[in-house]
Amino acid sequence: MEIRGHLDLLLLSVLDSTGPVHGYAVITALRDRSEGTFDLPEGTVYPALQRLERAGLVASRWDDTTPRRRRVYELTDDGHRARAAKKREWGGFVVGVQAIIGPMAAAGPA
Amino acid sequence: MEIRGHLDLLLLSVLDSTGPVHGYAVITALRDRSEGTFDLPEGTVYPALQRLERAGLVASRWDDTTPRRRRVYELTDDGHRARAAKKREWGGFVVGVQAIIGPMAAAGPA
DNA sequence: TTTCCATACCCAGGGAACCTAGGCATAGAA
DNA sequence: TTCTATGCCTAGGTTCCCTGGGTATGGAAA
Repeated sequence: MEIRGHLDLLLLSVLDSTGPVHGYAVITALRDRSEGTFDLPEGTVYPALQRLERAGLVASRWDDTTPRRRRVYELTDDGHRARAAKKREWGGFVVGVQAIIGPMAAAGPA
Repeated sequence: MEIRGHLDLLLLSVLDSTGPVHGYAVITALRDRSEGTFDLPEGTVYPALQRLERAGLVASRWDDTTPRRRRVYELTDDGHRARAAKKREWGGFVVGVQAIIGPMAAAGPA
């Protein structure tokens, strides 16, 4: 499933709802919550998290308390604000697309 | 407003609902129907229409009956099928995103 | 004990998409 | 006559996301 342009919102949303979490868990959360719709390769998610960190929306640190060494990410204050802003933007985007493509077909009767 | 990955669906939808139409009119239709949300530069739309034509989803011809020479686009049979498929895909995409980001805030009371 | 899978991190490079920033030309209004 | 809206186009850059690797450990299975 294509993500183009909305990956940041998804990542920020996961980090917002889970709190501090490592990258691999973000991938599984995305897959589980979307029931398989968003099964993203690591080569997508790790660089994206780094990009968000460079942008100051996310902060990371190593967690050495677990058996396996992990890098743990969490939202910064800017990240929280960016998530909220991108969510509103998403709402407008959906409205715009629906206006162009027309309503989705209703689910058929049982 | 970002379009990433969903431009084809928008273009195919406009062509589907208008029938044969020239590129500039596609741009204005997109802007008007979305109430300004999708105000796309020509440098986005013209190359995209060409790409759709190369993909066989759209056919074009010159229309010399109007005072100004125009290139008119319309959907092929494959284009109609692609539009329907992409619309279904869009539905799944929205469901997936909503599952991750949570419900949108309700509009406030009047 | 060895083998395999899931976990967990990373990077280089490629391809595609979209936009910027132009160029060219005509019709009609001011 | 000059300006704006219409109408077409392209080259090139940027950014994004993915492919296809590499490295390593923990735990289960054989």
